[in-house]
Amino acid sequence: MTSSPQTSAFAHPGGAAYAPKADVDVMRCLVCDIRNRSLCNSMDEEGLAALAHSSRQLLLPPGTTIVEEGEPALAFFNVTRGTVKLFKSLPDGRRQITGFADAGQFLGLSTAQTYSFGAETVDNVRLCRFLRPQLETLLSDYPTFERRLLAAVTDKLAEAQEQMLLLGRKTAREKVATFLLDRMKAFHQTANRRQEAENLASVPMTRVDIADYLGLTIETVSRTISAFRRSLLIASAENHRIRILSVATLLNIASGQKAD
Amino acid sequence: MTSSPQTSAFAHPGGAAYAPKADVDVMRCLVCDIRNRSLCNSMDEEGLAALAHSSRQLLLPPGTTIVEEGEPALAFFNVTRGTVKLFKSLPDGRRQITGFADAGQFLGLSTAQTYSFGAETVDNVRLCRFLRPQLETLLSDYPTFERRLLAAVTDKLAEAQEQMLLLGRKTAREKVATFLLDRMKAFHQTANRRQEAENLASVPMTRVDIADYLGLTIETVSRTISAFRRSLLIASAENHRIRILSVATLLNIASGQKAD
DNA sequence: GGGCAGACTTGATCTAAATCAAGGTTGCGA
DNA sequence: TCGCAACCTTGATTTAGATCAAGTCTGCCC
Repeated sequence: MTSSPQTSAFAHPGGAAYAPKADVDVMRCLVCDIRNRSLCNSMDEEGLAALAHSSRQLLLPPGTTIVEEGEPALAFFNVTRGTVKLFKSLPDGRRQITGFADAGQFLGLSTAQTYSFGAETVDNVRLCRFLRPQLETLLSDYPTFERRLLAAVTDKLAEAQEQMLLLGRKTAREKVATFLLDRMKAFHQTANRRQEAENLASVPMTRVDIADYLGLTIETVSRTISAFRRSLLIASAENHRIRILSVATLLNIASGQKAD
Repeated sequence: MTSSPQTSAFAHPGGAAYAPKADVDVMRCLVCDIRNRSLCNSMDEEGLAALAHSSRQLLLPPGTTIVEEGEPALAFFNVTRGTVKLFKSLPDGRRQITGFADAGQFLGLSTAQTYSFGAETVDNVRLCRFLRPQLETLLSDYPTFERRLLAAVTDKLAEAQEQMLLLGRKTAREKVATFLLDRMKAFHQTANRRQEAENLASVPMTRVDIADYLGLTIETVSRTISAFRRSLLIASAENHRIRILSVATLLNIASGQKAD
């Protein structure tokens, strides 16, 4: 159910995971390759310098804890590469993954003193960390940034509602079809060259993670994916990817149509 | 599954549901009895006048459609009395209620052109309606209001994550226990006299609504509530209320402890 | 105050997905 | 290149909750 032998994002404040030189760092946001797919696209040049100044860049290996359920909510993060999983747990270990944050997505927003969720890297992740006071200064100094964040949180809420529909009312088959299409969309938005992403879904997470995301067991996820493969709706591809052979059929299944 | 023979919140723009006199309306927000439990507590006197000017008050009977899935997102609402249900549906009619908005809660925020969810009154509801351009003006003119809205949406997102944990990983028993405790908390926050709300949960919605909220069937909800009643964990009370006889036990059940 | 519609409860049976139980695959480190 | 650990797949069986099927309760309109 869990697997983090790694360090936390806070473990070594001066450690090697951090970008080493502050002066190089002033340019970081200006030259960031995924800037325009993130919150940061609300910033002008001056704002980008302020962003770079307010944040530190972290490079984290798979299985690293970024945020721990119940710990003080000290920071806000922007994912710039890789995939992060967000989750909540019950005392006996049952876990629900509430979302995956791919490059361009933020995480760690909280109005409470402590985080109500955990976050852990799925693969190799690069992210920008903003400490809370610094984030608050940014919000006050750059109204367009605050407005953009409001829009981003509103979008996350709509996504969460969609996921509630999935968890509460969809069948295993419908859940897995929805997941694969969502991962295709995520890869499409994240991939540098659009061409190569065509009909490919990026699935860097394990079956355990997928099951905990969809409210299923790993066996049911595995069986359902196998069934889709047998029906030639999908095929395996390299690098933890899945090729969607029939988007239309999968869309029908995902939206609850009988069709298959 | 559905039940709205009533008018929509947009049906009669000049109709009787609206507060009749504009000059009385200038004071509306200033004298609002639940102001301090809502977004509006971020406003000074001048701001409250602007709020009153930017919004219209609506009084709606049970079963009225406030927002329709897929319709243009023209307005934002603040509930000031009663309970509203928010939901998403699948083409075949399966429905997931994503939340109940009680007095003091907002609804209708959307970055898309259309609403991705529906909203309908559960009982007699009073709400303030802000058209989109007016809301945007308010956000720009009153930074504290915008900051407060950001905090409110962030809280809604945390709530949604909690509900995903419930939908994906809790048993029927745990779901119903969680629901009853949440309704007790909601009533406690909404009730005028705190005393009378002690250990009472307000449950104005039908079994169908509860089932669609918890990802269960009405039969399972009914059986589970009956079982709690038989175990003397709860008892019926007047006015669609339920008295919680053992908060501690229900808390244990809700959080996944074996205890009962 | 009788009847009826909508909401709720309870019981019997069924089934989708969970659980239990073996293997099979893959990739990495010695 | 061998061995092992983590991950994944497939099959058999069980079960929590769904579905099917009657009732019962409540309040409201005539």
